Amino acid sequence: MADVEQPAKPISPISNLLQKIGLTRDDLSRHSDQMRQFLTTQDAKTLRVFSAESADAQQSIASVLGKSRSCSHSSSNSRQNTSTASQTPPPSTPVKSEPVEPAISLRHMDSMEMILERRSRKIKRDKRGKKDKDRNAPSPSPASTAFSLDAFMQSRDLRRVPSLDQSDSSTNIASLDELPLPVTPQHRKYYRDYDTVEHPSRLKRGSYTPRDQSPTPTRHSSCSIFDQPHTASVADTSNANFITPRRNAYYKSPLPSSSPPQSSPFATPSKPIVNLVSSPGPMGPLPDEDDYENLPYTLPPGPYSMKKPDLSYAALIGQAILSSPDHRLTLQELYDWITIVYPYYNRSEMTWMNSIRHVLSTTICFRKVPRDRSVGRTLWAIWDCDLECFTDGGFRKEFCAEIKEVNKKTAPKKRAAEESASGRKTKRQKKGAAPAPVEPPTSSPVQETTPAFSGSALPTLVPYSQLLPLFPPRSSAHHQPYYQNCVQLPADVIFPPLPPSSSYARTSSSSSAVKSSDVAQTSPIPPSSLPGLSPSKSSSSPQLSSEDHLFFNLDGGMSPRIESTPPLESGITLLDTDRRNSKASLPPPKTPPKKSIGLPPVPVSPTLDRRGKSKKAKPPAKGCPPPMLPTSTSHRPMTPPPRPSTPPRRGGSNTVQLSPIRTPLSHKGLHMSPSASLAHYKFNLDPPPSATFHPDDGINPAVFDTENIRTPSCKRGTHAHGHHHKDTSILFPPVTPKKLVFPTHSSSAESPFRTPGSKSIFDPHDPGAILDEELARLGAKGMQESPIGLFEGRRGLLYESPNMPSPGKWARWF
DNA sequence: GACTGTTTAAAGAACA
DNA sequence: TGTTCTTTAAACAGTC
Repeated sequence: MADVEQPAKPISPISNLLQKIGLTRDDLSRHSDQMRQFLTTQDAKTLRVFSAESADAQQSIASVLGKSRSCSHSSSNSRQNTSTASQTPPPSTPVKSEPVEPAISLRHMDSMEMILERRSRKIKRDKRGKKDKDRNAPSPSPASTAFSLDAFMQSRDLRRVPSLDQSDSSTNIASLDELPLPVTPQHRKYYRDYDTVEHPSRLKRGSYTPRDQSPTPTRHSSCSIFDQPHTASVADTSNANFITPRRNAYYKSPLPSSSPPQSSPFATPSKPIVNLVSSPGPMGPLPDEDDYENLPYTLPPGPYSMKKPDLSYAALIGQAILSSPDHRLTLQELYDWITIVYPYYNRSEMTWMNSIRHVLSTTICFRKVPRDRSVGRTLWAIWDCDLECFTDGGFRKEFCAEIKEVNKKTAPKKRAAEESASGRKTKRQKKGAAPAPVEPPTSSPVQETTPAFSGSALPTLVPYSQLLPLFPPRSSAHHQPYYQNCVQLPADVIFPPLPPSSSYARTSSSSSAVKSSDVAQTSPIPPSSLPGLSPSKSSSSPQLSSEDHLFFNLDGGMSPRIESTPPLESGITLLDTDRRNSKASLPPPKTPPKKSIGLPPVPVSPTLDRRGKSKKAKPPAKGCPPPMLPTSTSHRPMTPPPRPSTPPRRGGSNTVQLSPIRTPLSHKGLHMSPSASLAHYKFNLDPPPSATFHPDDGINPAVFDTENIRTPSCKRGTHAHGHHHKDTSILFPPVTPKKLVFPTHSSSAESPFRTPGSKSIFDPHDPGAILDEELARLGAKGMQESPIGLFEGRRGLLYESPNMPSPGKWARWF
């Protein structure tokens, strides 16, 4: 009979669950109500101690209600649920239409009992934690420890943990309870290594930014209740610190569990285990303010929302990188920054990291700055010329210098399209959100309210937290929440797009100016960047925006710590000029002036040396002037000189810059989409790279090739000269550059690779190189004909092959 | 073995 | 509906 009925009714998953659970709908509603109440009451408390408890509770609730909610499905979903859970008390209708998974049944969590138990456990845990804290140091700052990345992360995780745990909750939780302390010896793996390895300058991660957090988060936490969960969590973090269930997870387990864990807590028990192991540990010495400075990047103030940022990975990366004075960070640092600022991203998850890597390698704007291995991994940089791409804290490919050029060359038409496109993008993001964006004021620098970040800011960051309060967290289905955030503060508003001409020009000019001058040195502020931007934006955006959001200065610095933010008020005008001027002074406001001050352009930082120096080489990028690399930045001891600054673009419009650094694909493709080739074509329709290759461009194919070729490139890059070379090469007329190139390269002496005699290096390219040379010769003779023709031919090849036809060919050439 | 970096492929969302 | 872009997965190679 029952069977019959079931069929009749579509048996909703919920029903199933209920049946399994032995509950009726009524019960469910009742429970949900209770839960709600519970939560409600809790919220109040929660704010204080929201930490894990609330999270768990929420989750549990969520689990109960949503039960299956398909946690297993998408990690993101689960997360969101969790995060949102608090906010979104299950509607009276428990119903989750969602497909309940049978498996879920596992979760007997539903009963309030479970919840209560958890709660009690947590309470216990908290107590323990408190004790610990007491022991350590309650004070926030001291908490620094807490703040150490680890701690920070942990705390964050904790929040999340529950989600994971939930499933297994029982086990996990238990473990958690016990967690407390145990430390895992290894936890750090990751960080550690690189901590140690990396620059000394950068202190260890352990120390990580306690400050940041402390200041920001903590403060905010109190301040901003908004996000409660999130923020709270952050704040709590301090509290929670003690536990680091995840630590291990992050560091270690990431791989395996990564995705699953989140998504399905249940599913991967392994994770939980990890948690058990976890050890809070960390923490090395607490970082003091000094440490802050040491950090390679600045963190935006403010509570960080757990919500998924509305930003694309490229945008996130851009923010992170720009938050560093040098505008360059290592992958690890990127991860750190992202995980801190956008807690949504967990270290334990591999997916987003993979995506980050993917974006880095595929996106032109992200330039690779190779370093000595000994020194550390490569740095990922954003050159000044590409700052526009990150203006609003978002990411717009169109503004990528290379792309621009290409577009210009290719088709003015397209340009329009692009522009429109840009519009599109924005819309896209906003789309959901708010329409309103404001516009950009392009022109005038208005005031900048935004000041918030005064100075240096990056692109807008984290608006969320604050926003949240305003907006109900409810995220729509899955990720959308961020939209809201964004919406509210349209990036545009915050960072008004620079007027193409003006801003960009400014930037460049400024940058150049700056660069040369000292800007770079100045601390954080990277010269270039967006100073212009911010100002403008600010102008456009009323203070309001500023208030709410944190801004990043393109310069790279994040807004100055907390302080700055609020204070900035309108006063802050970020005019470029101002900034610059101020640069010296401005930034400082921030807190301790970092080393930036280091003005000495060449602060030789060992690190630098390490980095590139040795090899350095980097590359000069083609077009953009090396970004400013800032040179010295405080934290990172960058050595300006070494910076591989990119050779200034050839004249400007030149062709696409190829950054030696870039991956071949990216360069060629310019766009990096996986289907790069396709994408290129899409964009360009025509032959993508062609432009690059054209002699007209002045780019030497040879150079080009070399650049493409990674290895060689490095070397080249190494020498600053190399850059020059490029330039020169670039300058070179269409004629067969190659020859020129080689010589220019310099110096044989300098670049081993290049030495004519040795050309060995070329070998890789040999075939091509040889041909090139010959061609060059020919070209010399009748360059017009042959060279071009040849090039053409190449082009053809290139075009053909880029991806599609024969990669092989392509490869050959490069 | 872990992490990094590159590349490819595919799915989904947004936009014209 | 087609295009474009973003995101996610995965494989592979290189380095430590």
